[in-house]
Amino acid sequence: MGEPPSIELLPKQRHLLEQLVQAGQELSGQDLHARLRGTPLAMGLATVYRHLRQLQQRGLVRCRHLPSGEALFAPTERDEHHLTCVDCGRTLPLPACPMHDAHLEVHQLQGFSLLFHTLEFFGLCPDCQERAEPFPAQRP
Amino acid sequence: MGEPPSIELLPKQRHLLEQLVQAGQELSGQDLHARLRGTPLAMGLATVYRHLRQLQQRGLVRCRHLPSGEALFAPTERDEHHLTCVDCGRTLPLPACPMHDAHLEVHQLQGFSLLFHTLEFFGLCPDCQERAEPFPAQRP
DNA sequence: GAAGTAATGAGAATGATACTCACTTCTTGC
DNA sequence: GCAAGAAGTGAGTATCATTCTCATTACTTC
Repeated sequence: MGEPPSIELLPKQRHLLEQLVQAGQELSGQDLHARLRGTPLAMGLATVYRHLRQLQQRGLVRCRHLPSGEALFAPTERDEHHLTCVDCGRTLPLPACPMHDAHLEVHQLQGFSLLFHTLEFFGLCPDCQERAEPFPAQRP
Repeated sequence: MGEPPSIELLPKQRHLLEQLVQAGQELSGQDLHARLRGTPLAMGLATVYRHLRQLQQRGLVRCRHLPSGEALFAPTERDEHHLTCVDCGRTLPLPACPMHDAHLEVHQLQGFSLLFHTLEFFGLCPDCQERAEPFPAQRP
């Protein structure tokens, strides 16, 4: 006992996870790679992605995709979700997870063991609403 | 009155939306493009993506990304979400949306006008759990 | 310390999506 | 009708994040 909860993690995996925790914000694979350059625990891009996938498979990291296609990673311990503008792509963290107590019922799980969830809301940010309103059907 | 709710849609946009509704399942951009080939309303890949983006910006279509990176589109009128295996990628529709009555509060919206949400659960499917258990830390 | 196994990274391959731009089709005023 | 401008379209190309390949290095274990 006394062991950290991160059982069986390779040093580089642990380091990636720590980076994500310390960053306090979501990071892309490229971000992480860049952030580590020059440090003693720098690693190749292939390794970054390899380990991010593995961390995800262990339920330690969650990832979401921006409309731009970029994937952002965050530790699952941070139960944070987002509100994203479908027009300009601006994204805001939600102050609380509305799913915090809405759990899946057993019959819905169909044998799956749950690791994490992603919940994203999409809409128009105030700026884009304003830009859109004068021309209701104009902007493509 | 009596108008269909799809105001201001181009014929091809309307057709894409109808395809998604009729398909009864999520389709990728490539799927839609392939499905339309040879029909009178066939369209280029660029047009498919252009219109999918526009439909999304109007809140008529939602998209989610599989771990493989593939983007799948569905009409927002179908409030269906999924359970996905982080290992094999198998994905199952949830019989009901657990968010159905959990709404965002006004102060959380920060001026955004909501269009739709995506909610995805990730875990291990029964098969992958079974494969994983005999070797707790073996499988990368 | 030799043999096998796991981890790693550089660079190439992949593949989905976005962009470009010339062409076509639709509108609208005359 | 019809000319001029605007909007829509698609083939091909560009982009770019991610994954793959494979030769190299580090670690285990006996």
